[in-house]
Amino acid sequence: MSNQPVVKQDPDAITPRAADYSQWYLDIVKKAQLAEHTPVRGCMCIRPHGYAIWEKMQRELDERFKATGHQNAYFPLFIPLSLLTREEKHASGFAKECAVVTHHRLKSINGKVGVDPESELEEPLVIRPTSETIIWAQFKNWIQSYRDLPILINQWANIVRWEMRTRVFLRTAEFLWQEGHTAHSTEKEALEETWRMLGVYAEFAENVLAVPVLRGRKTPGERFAGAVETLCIEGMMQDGKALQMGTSHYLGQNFAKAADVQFLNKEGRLEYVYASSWGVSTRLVGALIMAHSDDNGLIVPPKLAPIHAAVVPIFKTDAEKTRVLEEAAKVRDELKSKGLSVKLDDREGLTPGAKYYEWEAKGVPIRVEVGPKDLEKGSLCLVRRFLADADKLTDVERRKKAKSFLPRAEALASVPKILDEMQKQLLERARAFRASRSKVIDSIEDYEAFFKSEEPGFAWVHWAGDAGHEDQMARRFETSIRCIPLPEDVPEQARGKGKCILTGQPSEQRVVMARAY
RNA sequence: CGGGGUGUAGCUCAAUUGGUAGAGCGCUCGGUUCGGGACCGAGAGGUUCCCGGUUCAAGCCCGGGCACCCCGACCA
Repeated sequence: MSNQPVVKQDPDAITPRAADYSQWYLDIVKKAQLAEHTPVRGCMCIRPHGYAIWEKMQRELDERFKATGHQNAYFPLFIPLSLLTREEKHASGFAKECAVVTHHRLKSINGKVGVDPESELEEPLVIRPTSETIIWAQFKNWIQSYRDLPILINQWANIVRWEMRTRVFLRTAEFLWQEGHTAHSTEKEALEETWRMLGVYAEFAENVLAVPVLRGRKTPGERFAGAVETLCIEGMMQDGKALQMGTSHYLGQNFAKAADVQFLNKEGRLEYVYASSWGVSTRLVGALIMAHSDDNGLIVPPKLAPIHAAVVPIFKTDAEKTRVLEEAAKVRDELKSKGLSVKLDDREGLTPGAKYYEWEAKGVPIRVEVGPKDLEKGSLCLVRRFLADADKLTDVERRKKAKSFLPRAEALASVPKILDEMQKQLLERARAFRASRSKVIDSIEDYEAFFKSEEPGFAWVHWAGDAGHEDQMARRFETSIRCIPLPEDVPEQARGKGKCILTGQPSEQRVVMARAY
């Protein structure tokens, strides 16, 4: 965009500087052809490459949901206003960000087509900002006895939240997500479900996205509107900011009461149903971009890569072209037979170099170069998109090191191994980065210094404050409590009791504070 | 909603005091190229965001509207 700040591109920069991070992020989105702006306010168009990554995430998540007994279903986009407002806290929580449909017809007036004022709906329809209310209205029909429970439903859908400020993938007005909604006969079971799904998200984030996350609970002020307890996974991006990557809510009986959903328990008494809901969204694509990309573009963990390997043919003469393309097609087919997704880039009119840049920007994990020299020697050139020690290398060094000429058979056999390795290395690098940007802090002075420094991150601090104190911290430092982490996720040096960093009151455990998206 | 900024070719931007709307990139065609973003030549591409006003004459000045961007407020 013409009015965005111009960022000086340092050709030797490997990791982005915090100040330029926002621009860097947008550059990647553009270069990798993931998404673009639309004429619709705050909405994005997800381009095929970006969508393919989302589809991969969907597949991985769906497998996990099925394995934990969930079924997919679909509910309406429109929620009658009266239905949304039945749960008061829920309604007031979402009140400021609802898109509302009030008319159902257009009309030509003086040659211009506009809204027909006579078509006003009796009751406005809210475009779902989330589906608890409409789903529980439906659950009422499904539930009479404890034998009908549990109900474990997931929905893949789009939702709309009219945020005042939007950001591609991270906070768009309309976004795609998955929302799980479950109904249980006991509090214990609903709570177990809430924690189980948080675990599913955490496992997915680490093993598939290669982004390590902290599991924990939100403070009351950060809770989902209408929830009794909100659990979350928080990841760290390359600028040290936190990103909430998924939430799982224990809803108690709030929505069952609002929708009047009761069941007859084993003792023959009527009881309100206990509920959970949980979701992750296309924000995870944003997480992927911010966690792994470098200045050359996106890096996609192999498990999410729509294309595992791009085969680039190189030739001068027509004779070479024929032979090289023939070999390149064989290479493609042989890699495909290993269950990999492979793209043979036989586009005309582009030099190989131009193709290298493009596949690198799109984050394709492996590039296979096939040229006359390879035909002669019976070799192939493999190039890795990601090297474990890339952060320490210059661009030129990285390029050289990423390339390896191998005997043909060996090269083909090594591709799956390289993919596995890369998946692990990405997670390891992200873990190491998070560790290097996490600090145990015990004084406000140190806290301030940490967040004023060039390398801020997660501050592990003792906390005994209330919502007002959280507010103070937010105003003074632009930080918030990201979560109260699970004991298992607390590093050794951050364990034990202490005194609240702000109030000095006794504190049972440390929380994680950070700047956040 | 408050403060600031910007709307000109697909993209990034020029256009002197108000005086014939331009460049680079991209795109199309032809040729030479091809192991890290090729080169030469030719070509296509415009309601200067919209509406109104001032003027002999408006991309430029004035009024109104709309959109987008940045900062803040807001954000399970």
